[in-house]
Amino acid sequence: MTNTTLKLLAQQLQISISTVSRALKDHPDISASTKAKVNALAQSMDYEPNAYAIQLRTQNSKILGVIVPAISNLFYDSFIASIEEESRSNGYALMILQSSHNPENELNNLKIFRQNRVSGVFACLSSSSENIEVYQKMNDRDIPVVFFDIVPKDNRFTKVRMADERCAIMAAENIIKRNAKKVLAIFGDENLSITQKRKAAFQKFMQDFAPKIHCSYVNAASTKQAEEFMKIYATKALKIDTVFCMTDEILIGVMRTIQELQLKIPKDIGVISISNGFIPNLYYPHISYVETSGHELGKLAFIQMMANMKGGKTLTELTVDAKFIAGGSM
Amino acid sequence: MTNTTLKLLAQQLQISISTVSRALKDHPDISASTKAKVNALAQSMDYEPNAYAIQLRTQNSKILGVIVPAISNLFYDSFIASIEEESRSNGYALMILQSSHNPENELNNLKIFRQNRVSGVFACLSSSSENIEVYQKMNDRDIPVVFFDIVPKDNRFTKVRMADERCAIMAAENIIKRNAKKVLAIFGDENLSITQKRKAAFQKFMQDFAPKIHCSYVNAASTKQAEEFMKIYATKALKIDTVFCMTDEILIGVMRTIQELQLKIPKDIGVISISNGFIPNLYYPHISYVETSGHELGKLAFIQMMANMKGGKTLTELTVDAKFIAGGSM
DNA sequence: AAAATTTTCGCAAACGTTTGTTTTTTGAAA
DNA sequence: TTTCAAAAAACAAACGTTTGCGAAAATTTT
Repeated sequence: MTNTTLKLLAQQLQISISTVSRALKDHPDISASTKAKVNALAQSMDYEPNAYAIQLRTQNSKILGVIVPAISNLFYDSFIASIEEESRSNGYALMILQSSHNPENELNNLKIFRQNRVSGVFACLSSSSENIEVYQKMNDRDIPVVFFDIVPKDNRFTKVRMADERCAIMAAENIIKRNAKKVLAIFGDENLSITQKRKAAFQKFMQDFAPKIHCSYVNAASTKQAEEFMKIYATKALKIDTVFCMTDEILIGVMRTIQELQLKIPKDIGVISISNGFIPNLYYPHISYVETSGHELGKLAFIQMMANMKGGKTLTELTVDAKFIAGGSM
Repeated sequence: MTNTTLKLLAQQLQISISTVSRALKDHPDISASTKAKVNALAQSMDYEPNAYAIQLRTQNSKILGVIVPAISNLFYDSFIASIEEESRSNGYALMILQSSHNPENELNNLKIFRQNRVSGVFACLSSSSENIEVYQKMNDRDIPVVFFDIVPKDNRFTKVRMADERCAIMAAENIIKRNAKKVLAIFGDENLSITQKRKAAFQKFMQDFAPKIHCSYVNAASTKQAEEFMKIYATKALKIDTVFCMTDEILIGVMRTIQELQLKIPKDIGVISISNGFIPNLYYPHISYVETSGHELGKLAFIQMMANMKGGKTLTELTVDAKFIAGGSM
């Protein structure tokens, strides 16, 4: 079946295409009676404007691109869900592509975005990617780029992220408050700036405010590794009494070990993590965590995007603040 | 900055637009030397074909639409990730919209898809939606619709889903194998066909093959409800020895209660669920589950979509088979 | 060297809109 | 009735491609 077009409507009504077009958008030049006729026919013929023709004519696509490392991720999916809502209520649709932490995919995705003339892109850097120039090129083409979560150091871009340092410090504060003696702090992939920031802030805070607490720092690249680190530090002579988990991935590994060793939370061991809350609430007692909300971040990112698209450049790095959520694990 | 177009390239090289166009797609009519020149210039001027112009001309959009109830969902996100991969490697991009279980949103999403002339749509019905006709309308416009997971009863459509009955039966089998005496089976939203199918199959199987096992059946609409049901049935006179969870949502609630009551798995209580595996593996011992893979389903859905787009209609209901994954909980 | 091919390229229309400009119609004022 | 302004509608160009068809240029055949 062929789609209804303005031309078709015009022919049926024996009027010109431009009149139909204007009638449909309630243009003052058109009389009420023709408007009524046009609308009625459009309705009955299921007229749907062709977005491609519109974009071609207006150079404005109403589509936003999103690049995430992975869609199936507890943090990113809530981020995506959030900007999807915002976008829809503002008349935009989303094109979502995953980089799978692969710079090559990232480039390909960007190309798809350019070809589809997206009006803007939200991007989360894949761990290794340092091909920032290609993003600059998008900016040059007046396609605003808003980085989120994992952002480049370069400050030519608009960035939104969690207040990573604050998150880490909040966790540290609560560890001190618990009166911990021996702490294991497990961080993520060493190459990520997010890891570096959190770790540096955490370490500094502990040294400054509780130098007597014995802290062990490790980096776990996977759940499995976290599980093993935990096994080592929870037994033997080391016997830690509190563990800090930088991500959900790590928390999951830690909790496996805790359950396996049948340690009691919070008596035998205190647990605190940085998370959006889903994983910590899976356990009993609920794990205390510093909240990083993909939802909040998404909202912020969208606001920044709109600002970028409307006015001139707003080259700022915004952060959404953290919040400590007490479970029963500390 | 203005985008590079065929016209621009043509002007620079003092040749016609059509020649440039053909050169770029390696058309045999064009000499090797001009091809070289054109490609070189296109390269240096960062030429990116305008997808909108192409679609307008060719009536073929290379975009697929996806409607899910929610993106942040352990099952759907893996489904999405899966078709995203498939799509990308086949030159398609994805437009993802969430219905949030709201029929109104669903309709709006469909409209966006029509306006963007997507080449096909993957749809998962939101619980209440019975406005199937609008999907039929898409089919009429030669936009194939592939339903997944929650599918309509109507068999004018292509559908892919988990083998729900098999899943339930497999779970039942393992419950019998465990020598359970008192079982609590918690199912999800009563209105969903998926719930009905699983429940019916489960009940029938238990009655047919183990009529002596005492089974209690309940429907929990949320994690919280599952948690409470579990609390009731695990204590009191009832004292069940095995619990079956139809979804991750339910499993989470059940596990909270189990941890709270400090029941030992599998000694005090056996647990089995239907899941994609993420949640069951969070616990120690790992929970045994019947696997429903969003990933697999995504692949299957994509294949069906391609078949639909290429050839004529393939009005079949395909299912991906289930697999029992033994954890330590039975 | 003319004729017949074959290669290579350009012309022009079309896809479905939007929008500035022009034309026609309408109705009121002169 | 004529004149004029306002209102309503039509015209036409443009957005960036693709593609059938015809034209020119290069090459081969007589």
